[in-house]
Amino acid sequence: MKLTVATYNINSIRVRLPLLLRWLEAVHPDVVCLQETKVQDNDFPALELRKAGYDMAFCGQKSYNGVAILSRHLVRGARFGFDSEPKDRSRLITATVCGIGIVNSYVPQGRSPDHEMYTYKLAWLGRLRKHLEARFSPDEPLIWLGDFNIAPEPIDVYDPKRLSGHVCFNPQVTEALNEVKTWGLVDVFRKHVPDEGQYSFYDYRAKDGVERGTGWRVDHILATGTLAEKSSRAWIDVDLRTQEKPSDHVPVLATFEV
DNA sequence: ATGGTCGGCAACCGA
Repeated sequence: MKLTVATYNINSIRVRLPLLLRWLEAVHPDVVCLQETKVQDNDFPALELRKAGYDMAFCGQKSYNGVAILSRHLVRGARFGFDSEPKDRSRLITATVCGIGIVNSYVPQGRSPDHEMYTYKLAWLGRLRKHLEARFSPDEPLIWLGDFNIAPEPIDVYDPKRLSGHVCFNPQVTEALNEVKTWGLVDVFRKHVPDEGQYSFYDYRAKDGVERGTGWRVDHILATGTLAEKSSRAWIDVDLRTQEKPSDHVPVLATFEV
């Protein structure tokens, strides 16, 4: 069976529900992990998404953050956040779909290198590794995906010299990501697409960002080794940038033959 | 180095 999995920072599911529904209809992804839904659970558009054929798990809060897993197959055993405090329930969902572990995360951005949120970001990644260690084995099929707020390599940003030291692009944050990856995860997108200039995010504040190519690859799909071996394709759906009212992010997708 | 644009939500905060 072919399974298409996507991660998409939707930046308000309220504003972009019509766009999301059109995209689901057109692309038919099996599993979609959303970040920055920016709605409390009472306001999550569960009925509309169920009508579109998706089971789901979601956890939001007022104004900020908010994550969701949509799936054409049942979402089983969804858990929100870490076990330890602060749980960050609206940044992390752990569930199972078709016997595959799904970990959807909206990693803290970090604000600035001297801000406490940056320390929090680095610690958050350490906690995520513990989270994986406690629940899964690298021998099992697992996908970790989401908005990581990390561009791991120079080819993942438009100007590595200028951006070096940014909270989303520096050796420390790359190392923190590698500490999670060495548990047993492979970057499924990079496995299939070695090219530079493959970006999932353009800052709204950068004028004509898409035309000027001022992008970042901060949204990721990683998988444990045996599952990564079964991945057949990965891509960034740049078409969503040309739609009306696009998010500052676009979806990253991968297909698995499971 | 700074500022730029969005979304949420009603003044600025976060990205």
